[in-house]
Amino acid sequence: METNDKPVYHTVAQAIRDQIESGVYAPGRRLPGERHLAEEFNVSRVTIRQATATLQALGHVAIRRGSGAWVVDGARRQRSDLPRASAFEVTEARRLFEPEVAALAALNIDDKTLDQLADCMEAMTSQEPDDEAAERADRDFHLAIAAATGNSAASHIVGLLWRMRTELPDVKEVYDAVCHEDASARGMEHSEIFDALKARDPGAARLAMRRHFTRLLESMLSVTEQQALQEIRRRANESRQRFLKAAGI
Amino acid sequence: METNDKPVYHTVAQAIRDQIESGVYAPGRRLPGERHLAEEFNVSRVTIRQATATLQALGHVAIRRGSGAWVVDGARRQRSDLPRASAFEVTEARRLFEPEVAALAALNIDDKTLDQLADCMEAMTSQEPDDEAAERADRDFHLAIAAATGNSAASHIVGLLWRMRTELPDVKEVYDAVCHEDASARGMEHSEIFDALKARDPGAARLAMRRHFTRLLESMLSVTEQQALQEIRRRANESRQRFLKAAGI
DNA sequence: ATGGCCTATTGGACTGTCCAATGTGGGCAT
DNA sequence: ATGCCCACATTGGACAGTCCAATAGGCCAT
Repeated sequence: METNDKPVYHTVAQAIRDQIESGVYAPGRRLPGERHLAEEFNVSRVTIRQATATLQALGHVAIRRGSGAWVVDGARRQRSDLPRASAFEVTEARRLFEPEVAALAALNIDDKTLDQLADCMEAMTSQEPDDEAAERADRDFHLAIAAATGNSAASHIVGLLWRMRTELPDVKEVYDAVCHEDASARGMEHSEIFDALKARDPGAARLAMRRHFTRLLESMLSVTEQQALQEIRRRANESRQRFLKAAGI
Repeated sequence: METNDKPVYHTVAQAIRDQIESGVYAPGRRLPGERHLAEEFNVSRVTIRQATATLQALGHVAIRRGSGAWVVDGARRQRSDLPRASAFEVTEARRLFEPEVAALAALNIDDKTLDQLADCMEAMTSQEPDDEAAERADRDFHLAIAAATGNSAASHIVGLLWRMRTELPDVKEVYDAVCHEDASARGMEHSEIFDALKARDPGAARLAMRRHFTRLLESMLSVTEQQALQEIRRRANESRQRFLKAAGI
């Protein structure tokens, strides 16, 4: 029980921020006046002003005097550190990087990390119904391998790629569509990666990880093609061409 | 002349921020109390609080109640999206990723990009005195290759790795120390990479890029060992062990 | 030297008041 | 009916004065 030593204005700011991100105050809409908020939170108006000032500094709202505090359009305010990228691009980038990460990890991994990986695999295979838990386990699996390299730069990038996977709406949509259909294949591939790491075999780890993403790209292109609109389909064909071209390298 | 009637607290915040970045208030040091600042800027204490609150939100200062507002250490305050990483880690991560990027680029590169690469190589070899221009040309060389993949996620990550190289103080220091001594070797390696890309040979591009970073890592470890303090030397030895172990994979 | 207490200093929060920018609605001229 | 303009309610910005709580450094007893 860590009692909140945080200033009240910080707590209020976080509360309002949560309400914004949970959709209580829609983007482009105005949030209640300072006097109203002060009454609602049972704090003084000055405290509300402190809170909204920080929210403005963080880019969540735009304050216009005489008018109010307006929730900044989330679409307009694209995440600063995430690029615009398609699901194909993100997955291809992972296919380039993570096999090499796995190869390096195979040389440095310890038994404790191997146990963590085993736990992740169990969490992903046993409970099929809970998609969210499975996704977290998938993330932990890849991040643990990255951490096993002992290279914080590489680890950071693998984390960044995962964030692209989950935080870019378009990307997440495609991943979710794919992931329902290939749980078993994914489990088997993770198992192969695990075995290679356990054997401390860098080449095998690289290959297993590469196969994992190669298959993911294939089913991703397939799913995309099945259910996409014409424009999406056109782009998928482009991607397929590039992929087939690159498959042999 | 658009005289922005920006709020006073915004003006004050910007003024303090400028003073911090111009060194008036050194990093790690404490800036005057709210009451003192209020008198100095001829504004009320509440306004100062608004200003410092936004500065805190932006990460410039850390406010501790009862203690004061402390200018956050510039080194400690790494850009939010840049991890703490050593020069070795950054270079190793580049050695993992950029060869694969080069291989993919070899399949998609066009003649216009090849011309850009040629320009970069010329800019790096001809003018030895201007380190800054050479560094920019080096950056453009690697970023152009990444862009040639047509993959914005991969391109973004190569850019991120370069930012680690230049914006993390510890990393930049090591790179600068190394770069003076190996301009010729670097030029030759870039030339090999260029030839492989021009030939559209993915395997050769991967190898050439890998050799580039392998040699960089070697001379980096060497330089580090030559001039480092004991603690630095210890870490370099650790790194060397890991590198030699990984050299064969 | 050391440990605990005292106290000056600092940020956090409240109350109450006034000012300036904004936007809206009603009235007036057309 | 239409269009313009102004009065006014609403909103954020800023102020002064007061009190509270956390901090940190110095002082004193041990």
